[in-house]
Amino acid sequence: MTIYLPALRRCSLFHNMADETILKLCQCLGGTIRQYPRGTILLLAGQPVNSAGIVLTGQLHAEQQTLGGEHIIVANHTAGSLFGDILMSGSRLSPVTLTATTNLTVLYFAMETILGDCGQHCQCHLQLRQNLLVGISEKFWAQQKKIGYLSMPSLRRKLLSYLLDQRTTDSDLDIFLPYNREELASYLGVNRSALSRELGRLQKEGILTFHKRQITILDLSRLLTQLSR
Amino acid sequence: MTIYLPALRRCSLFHNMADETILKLCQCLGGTIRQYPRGTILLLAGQPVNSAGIVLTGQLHAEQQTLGGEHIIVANHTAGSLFGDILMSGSRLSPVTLTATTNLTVLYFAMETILGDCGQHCQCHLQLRQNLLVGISEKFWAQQKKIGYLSMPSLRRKLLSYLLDQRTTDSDLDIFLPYNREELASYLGVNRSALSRELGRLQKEGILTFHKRQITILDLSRLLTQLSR
DNA sequence: GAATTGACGTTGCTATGGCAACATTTGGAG
DNA sequence: CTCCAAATGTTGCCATAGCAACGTCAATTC
Repeated sequence: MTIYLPALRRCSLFHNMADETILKLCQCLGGTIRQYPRGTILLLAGQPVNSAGIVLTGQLHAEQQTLGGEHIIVANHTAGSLFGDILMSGSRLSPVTLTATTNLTVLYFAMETILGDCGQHCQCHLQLRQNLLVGISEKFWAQQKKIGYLSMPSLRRKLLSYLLDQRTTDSDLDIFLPYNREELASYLGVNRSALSRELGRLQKEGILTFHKRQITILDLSRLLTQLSR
Repeated sequence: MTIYLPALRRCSLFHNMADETILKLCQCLGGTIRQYPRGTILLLAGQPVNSAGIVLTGQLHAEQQTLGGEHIIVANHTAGSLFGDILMSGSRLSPVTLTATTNLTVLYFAMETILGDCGQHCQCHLQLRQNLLVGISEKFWAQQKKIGYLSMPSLRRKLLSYLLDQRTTDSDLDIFLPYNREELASYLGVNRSALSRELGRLQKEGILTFHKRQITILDLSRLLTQLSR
């Protein structure tokens, strides 16, 4: 288990915990490790879920099938990601299919052991549950932000409000996008070429400059004006 | 406390629990009741949160201020609603402002008492935490659905995919909307009159009929075609 | 170095849908 | 019943943005 510490340290569940605590908890929770070759389906949409998993090595994604038959990727999990925590809907049937996009190692915990008493009254168990809740809350508010962008009435506003949120601080003017154009367009629910066009316009107007994924805001006050009117 | 049982029974936290269990838990968790006149701000965005609340009587809403300065309503809570459960983001600062839209009675629980051991190893405490998680998950997937609608490329598809989800069963063809036109348009992120126009077109094409909030699907297969192409 | 591929920018065409302004309906209030 | 206000339907105008098609650039392969 010690080999996987780097991944475990990154997991939201173990946020702010000492290495020994993490290892002790893994034991206490009775986690089981599984490995899957690339392409394996870990869980099919519509199946019940009773455990959460932490990605130790590799990558997986959660995708949902729309009524139209397309697949939308709800989440992408890399080393340290917790998944399955919010798959327990009321009926306990998963809305998404989980697929390994690379060879994959996963550590599973039964949800009940996280939520239940371990009988030892350990402080760390409380912390664990708080971390669980904080982690889920963050997923929720990340989604809420996305809804904010999607609800904007124009492409320009979608883009600008997204860019503002991507700054690391309020005074930061440089942004490095985590997506390429295609992915960004898809995230914002707009057409790729229309997105490129809008970026070009913003540059021509002197509001920002960009090169590939690197974007620099030139005129923050004018940018903000665009959003409020 | 017994007066409030009807509201408590409806709360996701106490789903599938007997009345005595609910009352016992309320005591065990050390809940405190507060009352507020209409218009009171219960929590200002940016403030830390350490407790969750259940609406006993009245109504409140959570609203978020956008960068542009507008307010968007994130949630609306009526009797039995649990709120504050997902306000614990990483920094523990609330992204939303909570305001009483009517006179209001609320039962608060410290989050720690829900997550921590009560020292009695009661089975109901485990159930409580599971209910908490299920409740939050449901909020997440409700949001996910909204994202699905907003991501659709046309007003028609936004509307139709929403309508399909509103059916109570897969074979049900009658829908009673929970929103008026204005609210529905806002929810779907489109213009009200454009929404009305699209509804009119769908009716003219014989795909559905409607009268106010009552909508009836006439040609389900053709409706589905519209979504897939 | 030629060729291939993938990411990104550019542009003309056109449908979609936002907007505004007005018409119609409905459900109370008096 | 009459009047009023709120909700909803209707329509013309036009900007926005989707779409397709193509051009450019850089990296990689052979």
